[in-house]
Amino acid sequence: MKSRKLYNRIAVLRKERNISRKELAEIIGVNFQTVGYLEREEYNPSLDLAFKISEYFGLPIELIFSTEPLKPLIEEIIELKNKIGGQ
Amino acid sequence: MKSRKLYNRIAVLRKERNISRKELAEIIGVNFQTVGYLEREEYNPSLDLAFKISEYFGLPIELIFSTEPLKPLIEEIIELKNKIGGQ
DNA sequence: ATTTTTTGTTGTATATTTACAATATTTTAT
DNA sequence: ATAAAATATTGTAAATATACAACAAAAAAT
Repeated sequence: MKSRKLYNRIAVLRKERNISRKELAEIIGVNFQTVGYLEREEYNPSLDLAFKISEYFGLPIELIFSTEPLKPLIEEIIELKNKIGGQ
Repeated sequence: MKSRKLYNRIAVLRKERNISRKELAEIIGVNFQTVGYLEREEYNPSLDLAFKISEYFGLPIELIFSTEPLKPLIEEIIELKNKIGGQ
């Protein structure tokens, strides 16, 4: 099965926590270059690795990974604010 | 990275929809034997395949796949009923 | 009861993910 | 400005996921 390219927010989430790829890599138990590949979306993680990343960030997989290109978080926030504010 | 064994509810969910492995396989675009391997938990799906399965069932990945052995759905229901009923 | 469909099993081949190393480039700290 | 740390790039090797085939066993349908 030709795998679709998946998108992710690993780089941004990692930046927000102020940790390096090396540190994240150690936590989730992979080589630090593997984190690089994932952030550059050069390949998709295994489901197990996706779970580890999801566990570390404390976020559901769907919020980190997506089959659709991901909008910047700031835009998501604005959209949500508009939705709520409009009540 | 040695991948952890993951657990899933594909077989039960598929039974509930009354479709065969062959049919599910066609829908998600894999060989029907691959569905067999997944149901028997002989290997983990790729993240992309997990997304496809999640899309077909209309359920989040976390409800289908887990790093912990999964309880039968019926038990989950009982636990939820107890939680709510106890209010 | 027998045919058909579904599922399980085993084996081999290919594709994708991950590890690892070496070096270049960029960013950050001093 | 220079040193140190972080990231990018490239290539090779290993592990895991997927495809596919052939056949056995079990379940469902007739």
